[in-house]
Amino acid sequence: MAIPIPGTQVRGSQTGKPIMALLDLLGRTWSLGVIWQLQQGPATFRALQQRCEQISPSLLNTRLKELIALNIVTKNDSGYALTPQGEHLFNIIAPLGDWSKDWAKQLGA
Amino acid sequence: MAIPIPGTQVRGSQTGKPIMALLDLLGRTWSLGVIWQLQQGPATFRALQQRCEQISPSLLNTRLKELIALNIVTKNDSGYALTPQGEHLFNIIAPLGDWSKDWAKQLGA
DNA sequence: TACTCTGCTACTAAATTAGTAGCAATGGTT
DNA sequence: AACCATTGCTACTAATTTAGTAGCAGAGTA
Repeated sequence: MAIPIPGTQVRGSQTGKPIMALLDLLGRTWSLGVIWQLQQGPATFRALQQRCEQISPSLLNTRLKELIALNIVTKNDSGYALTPQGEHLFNIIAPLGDWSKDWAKQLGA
Repeated sequence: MAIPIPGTQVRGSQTGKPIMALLDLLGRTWSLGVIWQLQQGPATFRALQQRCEQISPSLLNTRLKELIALNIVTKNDSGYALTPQGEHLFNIIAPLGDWSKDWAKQLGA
């Protein structure tokens, strides 16, 4: 699947509205999961694979390439890590952690 | 695909940690998009289809059922709408709108 | 009755993801 | 140097998910 670059055609928007490009990206399996796990700190490829139970290496690699191309993740000596932009993105979604706990309670789980 | 109910096995967590169930849900195509579009106000099935360019009715129906089962969306006389929980969820992700604009700028798009 | 609109189901084709095997490269050990 | 372990990833197939399209049942109107 093409990388959802803002300004190009993405799911939900012919013109590539930034929010639609972002939702397209985040709506792909494991995109959010990778960001979530990387927030715990940089990780090597295999370490990241373990943090994300069940992700296949080919898909992990695909997602990492997308996230790197879009400047959300970067690769350095200690492995993969969030960029400052990526960290900012994480900060926005961080409250989902608490929200999900309330949600689980309300669902009686 | 099974509905990612917190407490049951979901992608990324055998035990169904709430956050993993949520990320599984939101990581499905059009989940975030439907929530985003519904925030503009309640909509009938066909109206929602139009807000979400390109979504197929079968998938829209599948997503709606999931979101309803998980108490994020509700169905009433005026069609589909976010529940209070769903609105709270939207409030958390609302800043993604601005974030995506900065992001697009930095990417030079 | 006929016409329109809505909500949705059904079906097939295309695309994505899972699952697994394994290879090239790096670094330590002996 | 030969051997072994680890890492980063590619390749391939099978399973699952999504797109795309057709169309039907029911409600409202005229």
